[in-house]
Amino acid sequence: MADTPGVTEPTLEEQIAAYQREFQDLDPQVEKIVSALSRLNRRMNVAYGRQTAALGISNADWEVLKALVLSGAPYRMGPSDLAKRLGLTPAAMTHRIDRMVTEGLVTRERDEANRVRVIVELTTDGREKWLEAMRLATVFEEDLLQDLSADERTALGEVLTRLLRRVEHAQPDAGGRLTDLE
Amino acid sequence: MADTPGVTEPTLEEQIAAYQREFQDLDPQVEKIVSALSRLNRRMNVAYGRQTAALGISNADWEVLKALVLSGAPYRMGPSDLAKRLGLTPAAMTHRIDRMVTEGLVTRERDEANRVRVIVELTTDGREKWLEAMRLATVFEEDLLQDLSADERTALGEVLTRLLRRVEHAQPDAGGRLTDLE
DNA sequence: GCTTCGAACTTTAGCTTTGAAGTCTTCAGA
DNA sequence: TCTGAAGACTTCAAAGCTAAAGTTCGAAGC
Repeated sequence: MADTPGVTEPTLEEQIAAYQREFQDLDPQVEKIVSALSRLNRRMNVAYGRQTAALGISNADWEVLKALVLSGAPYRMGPSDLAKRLGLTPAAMTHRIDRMVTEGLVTRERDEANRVRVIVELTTDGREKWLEAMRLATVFEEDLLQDLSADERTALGEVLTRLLRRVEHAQPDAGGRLTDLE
Repeated sequence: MADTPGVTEPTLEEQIAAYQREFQDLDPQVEKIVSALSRLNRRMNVAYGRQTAALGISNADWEVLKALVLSGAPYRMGPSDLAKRLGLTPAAMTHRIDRMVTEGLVTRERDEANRVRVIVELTTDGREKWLEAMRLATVFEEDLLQDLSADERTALGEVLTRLLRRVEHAQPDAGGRLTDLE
């Protein structure tokens, strides 16, 4: 339904024209970058969602698998660490883990060394699902970037990380303006 | 909580190193672009959310206001058109409109010409909230891009729209590979 | 004119997430 | 040892979403 064929989304150009009509003080160059970033990200997430769904797991499951795998062997984390890593509340993490345990993607057990803690561990099946998802994702990503030369890819990566650093190392003040922290 | 100070998110470089450790067939250059895109978008959404919250409206409200304003005067749309435009189900739209009517951002009335239809119309207050949000957003966006020269901005906009066109005009096949439609 | 179909919206049930309250475990101090 | 406090997780209630069923209105066919 989010991708029903008949949906009439304006093109990027039409949207920017509408912005300029309704809001005079707009830099179309800036708006083009921001809108394209946002749309691109949305489309990519739809694509990832389709791929993980084909593997029988949800996008939510995929996020958890990713965090566990990237934590490195033996692929164990506590629920609160996972929650912080994914930007969820501990309560949501509890429910997600419930689901994933019944799906056989992870196991949950008490830490006998400190019985307040819980250990969530990736199962072999969970790890294989992640690898499978990664294979699909890399094919998609390579296709997405296929029209870009090696130089263009380098430049794009450099510019994006520069922007990222600017957002990560700065905090907007009350007016929304970014101010450097260091 | 999603932006608690003590959260230990790995840097982009650390994350890519972890990917390579766990998944050999990975092009770090591609991963860098994709990960940076995703992170950048997430950070920007957090920033927009903070700004709209400061105006007393939710991010969901903002999306609806945006769709109505961009539709042009007299700023009217039907619930199903709004739902399609935002990628929601009609049911979700019904509830959102309920909320926004009580907040005074829009009005809802039956179309007397065709009583099956409903007309959602932006109020003056709703339009002003959107303008205020746009002012904050443009300040943030200009600050975000301040380190980029005019040439760099042009190049970035061009590359992003090229990628966007590739995702929008192509559909992944069963294996996730993008194939051109025309 | 009556009936049936379809379109547009609303309602209902179920799921996921959040915020707040509750439970259990550990640790430090009396 | 006992008590209090803090930490880690779970439970509960409420909000927002989806899918599916229900309602209402309009239009086409008999």
